[in-house]
Amino acid sequence: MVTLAEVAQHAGVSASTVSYVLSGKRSISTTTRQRVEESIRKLGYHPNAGARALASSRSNIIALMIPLRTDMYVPVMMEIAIAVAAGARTHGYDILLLTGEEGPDAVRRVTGSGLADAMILMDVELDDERLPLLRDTHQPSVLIGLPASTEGLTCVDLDFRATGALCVEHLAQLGHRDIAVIGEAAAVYERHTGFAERTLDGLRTRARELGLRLLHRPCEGGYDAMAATLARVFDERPDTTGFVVQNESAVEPLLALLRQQGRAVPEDVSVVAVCPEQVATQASVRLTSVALPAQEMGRRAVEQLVAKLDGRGSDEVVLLAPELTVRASSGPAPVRS
Amino acid sequence: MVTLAEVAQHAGVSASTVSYVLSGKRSISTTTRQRVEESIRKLGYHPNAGARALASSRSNIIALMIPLRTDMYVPVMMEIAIAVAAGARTHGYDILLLTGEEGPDAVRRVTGSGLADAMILMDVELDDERLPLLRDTHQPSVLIGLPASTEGLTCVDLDFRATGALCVEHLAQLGHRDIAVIGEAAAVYERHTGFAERTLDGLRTRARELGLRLLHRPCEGGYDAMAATLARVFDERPDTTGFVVQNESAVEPLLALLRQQGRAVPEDVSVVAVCPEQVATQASVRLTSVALPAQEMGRRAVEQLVAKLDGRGSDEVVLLAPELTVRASSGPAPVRS
DNA sequence: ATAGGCTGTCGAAGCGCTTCGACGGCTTTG
DNA sequence: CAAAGCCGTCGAAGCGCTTCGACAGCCTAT
Repeated sequence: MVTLAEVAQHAGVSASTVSYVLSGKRSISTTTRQRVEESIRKLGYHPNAGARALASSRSNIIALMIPLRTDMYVPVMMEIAIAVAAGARTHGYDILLLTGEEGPDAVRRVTGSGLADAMILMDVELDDERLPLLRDTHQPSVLIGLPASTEGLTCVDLDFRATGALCVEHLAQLGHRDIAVIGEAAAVYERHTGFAERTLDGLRTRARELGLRLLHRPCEGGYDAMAATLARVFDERPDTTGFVVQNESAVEPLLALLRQQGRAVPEDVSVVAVCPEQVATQASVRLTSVALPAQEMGRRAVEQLVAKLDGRGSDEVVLLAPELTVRASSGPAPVRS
Repeated sequence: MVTLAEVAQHAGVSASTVSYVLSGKRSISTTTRQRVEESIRKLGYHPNAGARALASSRSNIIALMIPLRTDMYVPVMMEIAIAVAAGARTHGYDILLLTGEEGPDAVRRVTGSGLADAMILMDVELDDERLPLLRDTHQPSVLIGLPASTEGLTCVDLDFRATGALCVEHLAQLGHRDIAVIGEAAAVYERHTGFAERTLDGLRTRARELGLRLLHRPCEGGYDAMAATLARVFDERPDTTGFVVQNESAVEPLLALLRQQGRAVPEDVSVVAVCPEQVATQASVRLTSVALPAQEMGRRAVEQLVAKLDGRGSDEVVLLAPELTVRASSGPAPVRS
């Protein structure tokens, strides 16, 4: 293992000079710098991460806590995680992957040990038990998702309330009066995951304002669950012509079932989904949808965090504006017979 | 930040004693141990990761390199990653998340800086450019996936060759003679990803042995691509009655298209998939499938790696035996008219 | 009774880096 | 032309931990 001292010797300078070449914290003459850089390259030197962390009390690592649960759409999580990792690298940080399993203890461990300089938390619940810890320890952190109180916290999320409103508006404009919402699995609501509740709130509020009738049903996803849910929906509201689907694993089953029942999309029934672009474009009917900007969220989270670590930036809630893309699954409401 | 020295003082012992209590590397009297543990708890002490890494030259971190690409089924990757993270924690390791983006440089960086003690590589290509580095640096590592040469490497993977064979056997037993294979996206083959080629090899070899006709077609997934592929298949081989699908995002489109064409599953056509259990059980037809044991693979990879780090264990290729579960999508071949 | 071997504890030496203060040599300024 | 400043470099201290050798006290075997 090559050390700083060896590089210094090879370049004929002192260790501190090499360190300053590396960090740029003091000016170094061009000739010296070049000589040092040359030596670094020749010897294949890589600074030891542990020593660096010890001396500088900064690890250049960001901890990312991902949910362990799989009752939510996993690809989105993955996409965020990858965006976070890639974004972090561009700022010189690495990502430490923590699963939700350890819960609040992970926060304590990471904070206490100086393993990471900061954290990003995904899948935040409205009243998340990790939040008090973050507030108390003043651990720099960013949440992806919105808890009940954002006091003293930095959050990044899609504006799900606006998303809900947008979906309703779109269907209302097309003349739909009875709308069914196929929600996430019941467990997601019980856990008080913010995004699910906020979407629902947006949907309901806007529906009320526009005088639409809205029926919300949680759904586990998969064919059997969707079939049962759909039956209940048409049972309760036979005039339903608009669907808003939030659970990605219910999208395809819904389309198949509607087809099977002889209800054409979008002639008889319109479907609007909240899902990643890929799902919307690869479904059996190209879906009118509000995209989940996973990459954008990951990127923004890192940016906020890095700003914080650099002393810039502040506690702030970043809500990304939803964008609805009209595709083939929504159209004018059928004329009532 | 509480330090070892403070704990030592609080407990009335020397720093080294505290250290030995923590590591268990020397025997400590029960009374002393308890006193120290008490102090640790009272002061809320967490060992500093950097200092520990520096002094011991072990970081207790395992680097996990995940693919950046999204042309493969992401949930499987995620599941493996989570299993790796959880498994690592039970052995006292944390996971550093690296994206494939950096390529071989990431290996150099991590090895050189002592950031991680070992690596796990996912999505290994047959002739992966990271492999020479791993071999040369003697970086303890485990691959998830199988490269062309496993010389001096430890690998964990599903036995895809056996998987292919198993699918063919199942269909053969049911009397199918003409089998179409819906493969991964063409890019996956071009990249020479081992699992895709090995599955295909298993399929072909066994088909030849059993005297079946096999037609292989890559497929991007999604409805349009699948429709095109399916048309070509029936065009070339009108008597096709058995399908093996390896691309998860082609499964549902295939089922929908078959239905649409009036071909009943499993009465007219049988479908066998290679996919996660969840996909198989949630599809519109419960799928006969060979499961991708993501969790098992993640767990085994960590176990192999930890064994290596502990000086036990050796270079070894662990191939998990495939298991075919018969569900509703496969049945006896229709009688030829 | 004594040599030898355990057991439990301590002190000190680093691990490889960052960073602070110091300092020699130059350039600028009144 | 002296005082004042800046630039580039160095030496040394120290970050918090692990680990090695030392050693005091005690137990066992001769």
